[in-house]
Amino acid sequence: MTSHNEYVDILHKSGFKATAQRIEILSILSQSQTHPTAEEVYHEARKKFPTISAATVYKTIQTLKEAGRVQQLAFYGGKARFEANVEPHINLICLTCGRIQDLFDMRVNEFIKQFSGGSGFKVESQRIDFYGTCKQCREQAGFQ
Amino acid sequence: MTSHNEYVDILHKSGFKATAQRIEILSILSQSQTHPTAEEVYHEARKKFPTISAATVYKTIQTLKEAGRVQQLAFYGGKARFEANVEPHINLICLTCGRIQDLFDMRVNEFIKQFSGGSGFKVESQRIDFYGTCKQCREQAGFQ
DNA sequence: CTACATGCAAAGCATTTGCATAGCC
DNA sequence: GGCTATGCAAATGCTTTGCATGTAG
Repeated sequence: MTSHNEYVDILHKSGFKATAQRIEILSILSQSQTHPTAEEVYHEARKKFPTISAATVYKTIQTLKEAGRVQQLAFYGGKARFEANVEPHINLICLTCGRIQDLFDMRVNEFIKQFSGGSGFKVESQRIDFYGTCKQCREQAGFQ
Repeated sequence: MTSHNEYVDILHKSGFKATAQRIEILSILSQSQTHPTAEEVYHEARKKFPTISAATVYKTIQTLKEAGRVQQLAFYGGKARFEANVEPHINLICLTCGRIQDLFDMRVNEFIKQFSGGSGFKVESQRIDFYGTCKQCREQAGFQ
């Protein structure tokens, strides 16, 4: 259950003040499935806080990143994208429609475990992106 | 064998003119193990072509990316990094010393194959980053 | 009450673009 | 020789920073 109080706890445990703006940004990132850009978070947050500034969004995301609560994904195109899902997963990036979907699968954990330590490299976090064509786009194109 | 003529061929086959600057940039990216930034490529290229501009480096890298000859990796920190290794592999990124090493392993290909098609998503290219601590840094820290 | 967060504006940088000149094919 | 590439400078756009004001703890 994701609730207001849970966001407050997360912020406090990470040593930050639980301001209304931070709670809103954390909430947006936690509930989003679309790996939003900072600009998208900013526009969403403005619905509740019309005076919030982009600087606050950037500073808050920076804070959440340092606390390990948000992952930053830099893609082609310059804009950084963010997600609050820090569990191992695959980002499926459709080159046709641009959508990014998370894929959770036990085999991802096993795959990572295989390489952790074996080569002398200790894995602490990871990022796996698959670029290709999603199901919907393939169906629309007649599986060409 | 990577040679001058091979770089010329690559450029011609991709439909581009084989200028001395492009050959140099392709050579730098092909021989580098360090996933250089555009700025690093620029400084390296200036050794041979003191008048080369950053714009030419960016335009050439863009060209090589479109031809599938160079992969762009956007990391934390804003600067994009580039590599000419387009075969499936894992980027081992050491959070202590900042070095990025390529890890080639058959299990990577098998891992990708598992997910291609199964979920309806057709994988065309991929990027796998492992963040952690490399062997050297762990040894220096006494395996803490 | 005090230290930290917000929000505004301005600055910082990586990257892109426009255009005249130069060079490959 | 024609068409594409180079290189300079200026522009663009994302992100960061400085600072005065506001607010959580």
